[in-house]
Amino acid sequence: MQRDTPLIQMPGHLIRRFHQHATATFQNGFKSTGHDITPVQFATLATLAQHPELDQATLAGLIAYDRATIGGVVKRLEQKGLISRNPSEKDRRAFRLALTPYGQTVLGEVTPIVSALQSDILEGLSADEAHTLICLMHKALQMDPEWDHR
Amino acid sequence: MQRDTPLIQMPGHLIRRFHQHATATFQNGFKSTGHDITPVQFATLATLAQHPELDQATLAGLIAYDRATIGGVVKRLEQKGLISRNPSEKDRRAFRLALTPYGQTVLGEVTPIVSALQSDILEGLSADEAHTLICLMHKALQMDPEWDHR
DNA sequence: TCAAGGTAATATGTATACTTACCATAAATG
DNA sequence: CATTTATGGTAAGTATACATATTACCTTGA
Repeated sequence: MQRDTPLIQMPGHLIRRFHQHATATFQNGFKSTGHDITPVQFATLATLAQHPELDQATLAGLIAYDRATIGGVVKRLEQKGLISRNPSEKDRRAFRLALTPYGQTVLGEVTPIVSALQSDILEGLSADEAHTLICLMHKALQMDPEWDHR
Repeated sequence: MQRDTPLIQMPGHLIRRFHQHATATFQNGFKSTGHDITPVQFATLATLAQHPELDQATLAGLIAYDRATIGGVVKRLEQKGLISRNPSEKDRRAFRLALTPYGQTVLGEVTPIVSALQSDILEGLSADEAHTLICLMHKALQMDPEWDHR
């Protein structure tokens, strides 16, 4: 890579721009829906729907966040009444997280919107290209050694 | 996209993971170098090297950040003595940003490291695959309508 | 059983990243 | 020239994202 490589050709910069595009699409897509949900919050709700009674550390591992960040996300979701947070009986350090009925309702309303937005993110690509891109990202991430549960 | 699409198949989630991987690679790569530079800070320094005397808003436009974020980045770079920030004569609202001599030195030391890390980010891919991935990201970002200079 | 090490969550601090609102100044328009 | 409109920068607020340290509790081995 030469001295003058423009930023826009650097994978790191490009990936950041791509991430920025994805989150902007997500936020804009939700603007008019009346819902107030961020990408991480959706990931949390969706994961709790499939794995009820998770503790925060396991949840963090499943969606690849560090525990400190998940702590804040969980706190805000609890404040909004979307999830409940009860002390675990097995382990008194941990909390059992679960969707509230309201949280389930919201997740149900929000899921189709999120699904639709996934295609919007790759709007500029053909179906083939989108598939290729997804596969390549998967491959580049395979067994990411930089990120072992913190 | 079906109701049960796992998160890891959703472009939005995948892109976030990819971005996480890129920034982790960046940070780990710098750990032992004695330098304390973030990706945005590098982008700022590199851009100022090629376009001296920029104001913050134009800089933000060039590297696709909003003005408020750049404000903080610039402040920290100034505190570290890497850039200077002088009132513009043409426009009394604006500041002229420029690398200090120290900033030029640091940029010179840091640039080859950043360049090397760019390949590390895509380590799992062949050269062909890396090229394909970069092109597809470019295409997906083309004329991103979600992001007009804020 | 009890001391040692590991783990769940929190606390603290730093750095993004964006929104909205605001102030000062510049540019455009009548 | 006066007034509207646009723009550069900051401020305040929200939400990630991570490192590091601490506290409380669990587990395991001597």
